[in-house]
Amino acid sequence: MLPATGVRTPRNGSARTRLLDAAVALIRAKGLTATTVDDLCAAAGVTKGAFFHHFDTKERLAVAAADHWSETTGAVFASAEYHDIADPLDRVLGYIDLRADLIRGTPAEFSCLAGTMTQEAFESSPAVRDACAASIFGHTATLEADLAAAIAAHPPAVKVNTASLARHTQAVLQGAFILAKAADDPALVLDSIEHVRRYLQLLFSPRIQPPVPSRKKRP
Amino acid sequence: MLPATGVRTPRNGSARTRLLDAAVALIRAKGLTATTVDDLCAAAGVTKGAFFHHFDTKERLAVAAADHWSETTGAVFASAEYHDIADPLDRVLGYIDLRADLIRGTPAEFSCLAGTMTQEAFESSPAVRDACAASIFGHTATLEADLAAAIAAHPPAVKVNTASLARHTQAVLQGAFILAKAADDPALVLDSIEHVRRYLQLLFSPRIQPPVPSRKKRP
DNA sequence: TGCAGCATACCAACTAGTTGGTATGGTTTG
DNA sequence: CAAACCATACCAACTAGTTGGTATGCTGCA
Repeated sequence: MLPATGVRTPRNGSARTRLLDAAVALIRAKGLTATTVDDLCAAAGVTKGAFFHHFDTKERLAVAAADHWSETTGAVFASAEYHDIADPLDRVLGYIDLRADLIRGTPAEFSCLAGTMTQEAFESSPAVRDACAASIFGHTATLEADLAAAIAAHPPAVKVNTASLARHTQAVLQGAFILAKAADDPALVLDSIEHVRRYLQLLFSPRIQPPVPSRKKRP
Repeated sequence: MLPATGVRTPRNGSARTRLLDAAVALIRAKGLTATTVDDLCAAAGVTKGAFFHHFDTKERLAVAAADHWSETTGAVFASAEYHDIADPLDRVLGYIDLRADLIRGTPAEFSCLAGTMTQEAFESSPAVRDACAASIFGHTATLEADLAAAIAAHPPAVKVNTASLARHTQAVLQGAFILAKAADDPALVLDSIEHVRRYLQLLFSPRIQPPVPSRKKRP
């Protein structure tokens, strides 16, 4: 926990924050187990003493990194423009298009920390797994309101569960990240995003709408 | 390849095969880096001497495990009954239903070795990543013939790429595995399988779409 | 006799975590 | 007010245990 008073570190950018940022970058690239405490300290420019001052164990850092990830990514989506779109289905599609826009650089740069850590932690570390689950399902929850409104505004022919549909969009992204990593080709993510976008369109209406103009096909 | 003659089997199968089976089980549960050579030897009931007799390095074992995984899972799908279905779209849906049938037990038991290893290997070990890619995309290739035939037999309203669609089905599965691991709930995989099944139906059978209440506009 | 198929014993490097200590700035007390 | 006290933030060096990998020897065949 950070101190409640205005007391901050003498250095610019606290060691804690730098360690968390380093953790996000390294774990996304190498995985949790392969990322050593020494790696993290070197990347953050701190010593092991500082590391264990802020985090009792490496596992605690991983949990904190997942929470850090939830906060930083949550802020990105919370302030995104797609929320301003009038039609709820268009808002959902706007979210999908935003996800496509965010696919830039290498897989280590656009993939999901929580998804990556889940694979390694789900049997070995319940605390890390729960933090990853909170990150993933906390994000799906932010989609449910728009999806429910879309269902109300454009009733699908088949009954669909809002939460299940929200989770499916995340499953598609997580899986697409894996395929992109395997093929070393970010374009595979865009392919799957296009498929899930089409699914939503087919589900909610028989007409096929083109993507919003601002979206670029290839980076 | 296994030796053709003179195989002495102290227990079930040779040391090499037992190591590969142990690798599949342990890596799916804990990940590649967290699975130590000692872990593998203990699970397979062999010593380190046997391990390094069969595999020069741990990385070589990982590659061999990915190949082993491709062979064993490939055999399951190659001999599956859905190939006998007459209509190509029904064959594809039969494959989807088979994937749902295979979701039994814990995530470590039904998830994909290649998908799990890809996350850890894509930046640290090109050899392992390539073996994982061969496993994943080798499997998608087995779907393409049926998908192409389905496209021919039931032309979709929109143009879809066969390979891209095949990859998307795998992305959905890989991502659903992650969500199932995070929530510790195999049912989430079935949810996403249902969504991708519905996507295929909507994509290939736009005509059987029930009438939509208002603003019906067909392209 | 040779050799594949193992086992035992071992090691150098690395791992997470510990120890004792320093610098700094706020709070309490004489 | 200032000296004593104390909590936070950080550092360098260390350690106990683990890691992937090696060196060497045994054993049952062909």
